[in-house]
Amino acid sequence: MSGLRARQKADRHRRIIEAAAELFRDAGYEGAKIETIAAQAEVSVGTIYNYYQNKGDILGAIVSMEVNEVLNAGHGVVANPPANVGDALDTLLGIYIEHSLHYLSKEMWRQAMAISTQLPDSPFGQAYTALDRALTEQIRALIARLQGLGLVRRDFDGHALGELVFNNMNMMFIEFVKRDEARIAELRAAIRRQNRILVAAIAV
Amino acid sequence: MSGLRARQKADRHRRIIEAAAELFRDAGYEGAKIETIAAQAEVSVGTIYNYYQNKGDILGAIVSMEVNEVLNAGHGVVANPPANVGDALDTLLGIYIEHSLHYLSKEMWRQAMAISTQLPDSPFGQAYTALDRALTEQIRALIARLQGLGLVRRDFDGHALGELVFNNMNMMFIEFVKRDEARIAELRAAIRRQNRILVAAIAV
DNA sequence: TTCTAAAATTGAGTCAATTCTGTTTTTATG
DNA sequence: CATAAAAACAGAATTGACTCAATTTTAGAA
Repeated sequence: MSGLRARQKADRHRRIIEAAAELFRDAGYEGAKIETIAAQAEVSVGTIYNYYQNKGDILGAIVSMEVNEVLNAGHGVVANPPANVGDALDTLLGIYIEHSLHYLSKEMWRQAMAISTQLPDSPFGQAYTALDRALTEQIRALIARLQGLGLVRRDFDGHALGELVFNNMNMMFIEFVKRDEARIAELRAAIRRQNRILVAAIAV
Repeated sequence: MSGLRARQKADRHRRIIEAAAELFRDAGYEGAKIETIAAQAEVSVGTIYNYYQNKGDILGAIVSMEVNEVLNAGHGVVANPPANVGDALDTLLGIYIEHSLHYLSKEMWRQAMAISTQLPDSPFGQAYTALDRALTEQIRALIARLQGLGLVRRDFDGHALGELVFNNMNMMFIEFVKRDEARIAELRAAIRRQNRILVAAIAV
């Protein structure tokens, strides 16, 4: 049950994603027609819909790869954070932000975010929510680590704090991708400035 | 230049919005066909597109009304805030949240938010961003007022703080509208819990 | 090898948003 | 009152995502 058929399946998945990624970049998400993706991937339109429920799910697969790489990179910081609360947060969030435009253009992010709110119960909508949660958990893990190292007061609600930090960063990131002319350096500076307030409250 | 034509224009605008609001509620945003809205408003499809650039802009007009009411209600709190930082924030954000589902269903909010990220430069996209900014400004105004009353330390960055509070609330609200079963009371409680961290830092 | 059921593929067809073009209504002017 | 220009309207045509019934391919049994 897992010879030729499975191989072909994996191969078609790959071809569809590669074709879509290229076309999304070149023509934009809206500009990339399913028909064109199908032609470039050498499958039919129907087959694409056999693999993905809708156009958004194709983009979703690309976004997932990106965010999973980011989560992976974040692990390192949590394991071995800078010995200063402000720097530790800045380093972790910096990884998220700097990595974000590696595979995805701002337009692709806008579409991905839009779809995840529009169709929260679609496969991609759920996956996107799970990714957000994973990022939040990683920030919480960092805070817990800092508490363990005695850098953050232990009497603070780490759960709520992690959510607060993530929510703020995420909202800032949304505004960032909405404006094509917005720069990464400014985004990071603004977030640092906001986090300074929190750091003042929670640092030992 | 402003007799019959202007009157008819205003009347058609009103009819389109009324028809759309009713249909969005009854059939959902996706379920409401432009053709049906046109029929109910007694105009043609072409006319609707003469008044609004796309379906999203019709929803946008409804969202704007809602948020403007909320901003208005918020004025009162800023002018005369509870004499306690936590309560003051909770009261203002509470108004935003409690009011939010008055005219708009969660599905309509999801669509509105999605469109505003998807098409940030469309009329609605820009209007939505402006509304977000207005809410942020109102929160900042409240913080400034509390600083004036000596309830919040004056050495805190009120600008960044207002943004932080808004961003967090907004993100929580987005998650709230994404889950149909989420309850307003829980949303408010979660936000209070997060703001408690900030209040601890900034209250005199 | 041959056969059959299950799985997968195909592409023409459907549906709804948006665009386009010709027609009608309104306004302003002589 | 005409009337020409401008503005607004109507609805048929276009477009592109998604569906579905018919066909093809694969896996495994005989």
